[in-house]
Amino acid sequence: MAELNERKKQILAAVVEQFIKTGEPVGSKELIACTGLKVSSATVRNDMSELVALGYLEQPHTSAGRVPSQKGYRYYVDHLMKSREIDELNRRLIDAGISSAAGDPERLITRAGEVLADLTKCASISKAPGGDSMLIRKIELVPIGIHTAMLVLLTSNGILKSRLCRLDAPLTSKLCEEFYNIVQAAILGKPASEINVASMQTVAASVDGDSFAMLPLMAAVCELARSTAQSRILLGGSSNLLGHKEYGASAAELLEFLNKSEPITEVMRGGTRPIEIRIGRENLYRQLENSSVIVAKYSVSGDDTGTIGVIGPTRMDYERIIPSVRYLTDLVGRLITQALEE
Amino acid sequence: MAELNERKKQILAAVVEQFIKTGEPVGSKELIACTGLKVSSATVRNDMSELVALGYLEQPHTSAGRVPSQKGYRYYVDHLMKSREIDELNRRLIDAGISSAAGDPERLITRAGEVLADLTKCASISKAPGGDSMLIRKIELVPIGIHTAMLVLLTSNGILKSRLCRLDAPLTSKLCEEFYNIVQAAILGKPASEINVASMQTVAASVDGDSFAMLPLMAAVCELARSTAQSRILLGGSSNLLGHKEYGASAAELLEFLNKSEPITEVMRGGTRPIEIRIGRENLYRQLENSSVIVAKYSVSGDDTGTIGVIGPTRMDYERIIPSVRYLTDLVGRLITQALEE
DNA sequence: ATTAGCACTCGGCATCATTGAGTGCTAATT
DNA sequence: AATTAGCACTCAATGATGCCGAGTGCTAAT
Repeated sequence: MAELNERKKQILAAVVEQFIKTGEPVGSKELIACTGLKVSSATVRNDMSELVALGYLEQPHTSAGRVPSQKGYRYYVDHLMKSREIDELNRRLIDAGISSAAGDPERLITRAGEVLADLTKCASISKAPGGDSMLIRKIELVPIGIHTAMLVLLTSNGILKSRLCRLDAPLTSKLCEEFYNIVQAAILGKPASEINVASMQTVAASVDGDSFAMLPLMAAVCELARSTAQSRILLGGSSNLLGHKEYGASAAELLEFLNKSEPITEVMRGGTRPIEIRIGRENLYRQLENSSVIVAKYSVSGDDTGTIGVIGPTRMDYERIIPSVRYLTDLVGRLITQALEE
Repeated sequence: MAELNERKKQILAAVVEQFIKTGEPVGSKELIACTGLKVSSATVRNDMSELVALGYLEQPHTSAGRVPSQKGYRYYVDHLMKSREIDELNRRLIDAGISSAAGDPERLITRAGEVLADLTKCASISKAPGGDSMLIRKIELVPIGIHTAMLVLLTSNGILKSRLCRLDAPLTSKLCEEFYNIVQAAILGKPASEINVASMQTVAASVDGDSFAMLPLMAAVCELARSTAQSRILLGGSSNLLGHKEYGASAAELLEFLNKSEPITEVMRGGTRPIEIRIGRENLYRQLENSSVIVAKYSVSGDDTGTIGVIGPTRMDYERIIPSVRYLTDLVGRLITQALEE
């Protein structure tokens, strides 16, 4: 890639920043005004012209200013952006926003998503730590009534799920005991993703007792495990996207897309990098062609990892958002690890 | 109110139904075509003219067809709408949609909202049963590690909340015992809304023991109780609203409004009627002036009540939606009652 | 009370001219 | 060779104009 000279870099950076700020194509005079460059507008025009030829800028039409292309954003993010550190204000807002939820991993993640959405005016996506390495750590069965019991499941990364379960037969202490036997044998310590009705059936059959009465409990456990394993992705602040004028009518389509869980799962599955930035068509989905995704992984004691990130218009404030995402994921990882350590 | 003659009623009903179907103002000829009325268009025009004068219809401009006014919708819903019963198809969709969640109140309510949103293409709002009469039925403390415990809280109407709690001091069995004493004395059987740090402090002080080590547990219980008491309102399918053309740019404002919890709480606080229908400006909020709200209460064993409903454009398919909401709330009420009974 | 007939209204749409921000090019300057 | 001043040119945005036609309101006849 032909290297850009210093002034061209300066101009490219200024166009990106100005466009992010105003949303209007930026012209040569405006650019001089906002940078204080000591050259004439004609010089700037020549340089911009070359930047267009090189693919870093685009012009919507001949008599308009320039707009960054996706390649331009990419170059800006990779080479021109100044701040790599979060600033004081954003750091405080994040700290204050999630402090109330520090003790409980699940609430922490929810809250992190809300805070990030508020901060960035974008949609946020957040996923609890987990994946295949997430083990079932504890299962509790608490009798409520004769025919009702409450089931609580805890995983190795602090996710807690509970539900009521209604039994056909009375909940005797014998039944409880049998249940714990099965749980002990077939579930504890196993990955949540491996729990299914079939595998439990075999264990249930090997334990003598009323396996018929056990059925609703088994089913409920499986369902809890399943819902935990696929650890739903939380979407926050999606209505923020409506405020951005670049999504006109297509906002509806985007929101619909975001509400489907399968593609979003895919979006979050990042590569190996700690923070992933995908600009416009770098995303695999057509619905995201005008959006940028910034997701970062956080890891919890051991190798369970979760993900937190934002989705917003390509014209987003990278300089502010990237450090915020990075800081937030680090913080969440630390706090959850801390909450779980013995 | 001057009574309308038979033909005028027929015309009003036809205008409402046709407008709901097409979204376009309906003219006199079109109306004859779609009703099969045996009169001329001039007659229809005269009648429509009077309906405008009486305030049941409006014309966007002189040379356009007629559109129902809010008064018109109201008259239609109160007197002209045919079906009071849900039809077979919708009933099945609802039954099938929520069957998987029947055992667990919380999941049931979530699912009910999702199903309703899908069915109606509107946003759905749903609230778990509760209110001031919701009592705390059970609290469990499960030790996880030396410094971590899992707290589970169950209310009289089947809502289950849990969270992790990190302790400063080791979790001894003595501490557990003290905790249960306090819970027994100060919490169980009390309304969730009455639990607060102050009231617990006094009890904690009266029980001898290390009240300092107890502090994080107490705080967590209070927070659980609080979050249960205000029983958050679930909003579903809000992106459905973007598909309706009547909300142009104002969709953003509406969505923002729906995501605030305070006003929505107010919206759901219905009167005494079992089903509440508020059309357009019958709603107290300016943001809902072009929307209709249909909410119904369901009651669970005893007098705890929850609410489920939809929010959509005034031009919504009342004839289909109203019976669906009514049926769904009844069903949810029955299922939760059943899940909780001894 | 209903209907046929007809003039009238007014939003929607296409057309056209105007405007002005911003460019691209050329020739002069450093 | 790089920069700059000057100027003609381009094109979206804006607003005026005219036409079209769906639909009305009114009048006179049934």
